[in-house]
Amino acid sequence: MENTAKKPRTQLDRDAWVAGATEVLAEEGIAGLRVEVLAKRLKVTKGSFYWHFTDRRDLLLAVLSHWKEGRIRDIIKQTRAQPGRELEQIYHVIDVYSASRSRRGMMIELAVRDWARRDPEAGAIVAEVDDVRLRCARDLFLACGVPMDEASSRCMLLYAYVFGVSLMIYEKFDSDVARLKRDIADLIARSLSMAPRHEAA
Amino acid sequence: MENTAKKPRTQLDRDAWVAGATEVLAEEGIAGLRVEVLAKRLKVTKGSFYWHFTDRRDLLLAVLSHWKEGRIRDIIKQTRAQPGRELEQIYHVIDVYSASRSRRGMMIELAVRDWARRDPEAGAIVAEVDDVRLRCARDLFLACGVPMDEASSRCMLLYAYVFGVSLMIYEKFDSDVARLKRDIADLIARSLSMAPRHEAA
DNA sequence: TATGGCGCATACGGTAGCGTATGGAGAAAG
DNA sequence: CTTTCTCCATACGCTACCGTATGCGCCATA
Repeated sequence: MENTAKKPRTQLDRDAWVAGATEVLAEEGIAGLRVEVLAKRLKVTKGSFYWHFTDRRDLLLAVLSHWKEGRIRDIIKQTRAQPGRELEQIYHVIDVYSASRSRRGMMIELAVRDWARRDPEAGAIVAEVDDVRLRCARDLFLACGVPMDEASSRCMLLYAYVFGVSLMIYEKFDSDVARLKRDIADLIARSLSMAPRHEAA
Repeated sequence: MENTAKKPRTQLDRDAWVAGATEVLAEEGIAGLRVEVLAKRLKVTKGSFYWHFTDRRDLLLAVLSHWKEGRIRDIIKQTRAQPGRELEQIYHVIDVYSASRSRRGMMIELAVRDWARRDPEAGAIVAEVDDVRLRCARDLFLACGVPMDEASSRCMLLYAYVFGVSLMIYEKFDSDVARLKRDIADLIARSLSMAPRHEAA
């Protein structure tokens, strides 16, 4: 009952199912996340699934909840800056949330948001995550000396950009994608209200 | 055989199916676009469908093709500016592609892009559309006197923003969304390389 | 060694959807 | 009026799932 971990049996628990489900979600999207498919992937049958979960929705909500916790932990970690280094941290956030940096994470992110467009419960979770993210990022801008309104618009632009760019297919457009992304990061992060300028990397 | 239109019979043709399919795509996404569901919506049976289309994929590609044509026509129209009014046109593009302005259009856009993430054929279409859009928008910036590299990054930021913001749920974040969006549009459109400043609306 | 429960396998009924085969009404052509 | 072609309805087999019922091996404990 109270054996917290340290029992590496070959058996599956709820978390193992959630982890596998998140994997499938990243690859196939919410529509491809099927109980029997997931069971096959985990080398068991549905019998196991319906032992740990009441139904498919029970799993989906567990995935959603797990995603939310992880995202909130992550954003708090990524936006914690040493005093005086907040601008660097803003660039770090842009870089770390870039699709190329964590393709898997972005696939999950997009799958969840696609899901949230039609499911109110998923929408509520996404709303919470967005709110935390926006506030954390805004605090970074505020710490840089950016006024409140501008900090709000810039952090909004930041997140909209990182999500939006991962939806686009722009290989043909510009040959020097690295320079492009650097310049865009400057457009988002660099404010006239800031004291100095950011050092080119 | 060669009766081109002008026959308003009560019968369905390929275009009617494509139109209905686009409707379902907007509401339910690509996964919810099912032959029998669509047939029921159009008050016919599958028999009709398989007369006009070889299979489901045939319909999907027709939807995709139709979407592409419409999007390219639209972007060319939306980015055509009177000489000297290019900056206004940039603001117009940001506004017109905003989710709140055309919710339906954005739903289709997001559904297509979600589809394109796992289907190479859809990906190729999206790539074409993105390329045209980016070039058209870049031309507007160039006409404003913005240098090439900056024009590239700004138009990229523009589209990433409009798509990305439609994925976010930010009601709780800021009370004055209108101001927020105006400020963001300024961040995207207003360049230091430009001659004058944009008049506040 | 008997026993009970946990974790999973197996088997089943039911629905939704794809694609095919075939029939049939209705207009068009002769 | 008959024939033919167009467009759709009906009926069928098939697969992929969902959720339930039930059996069964394995481990712990008395």
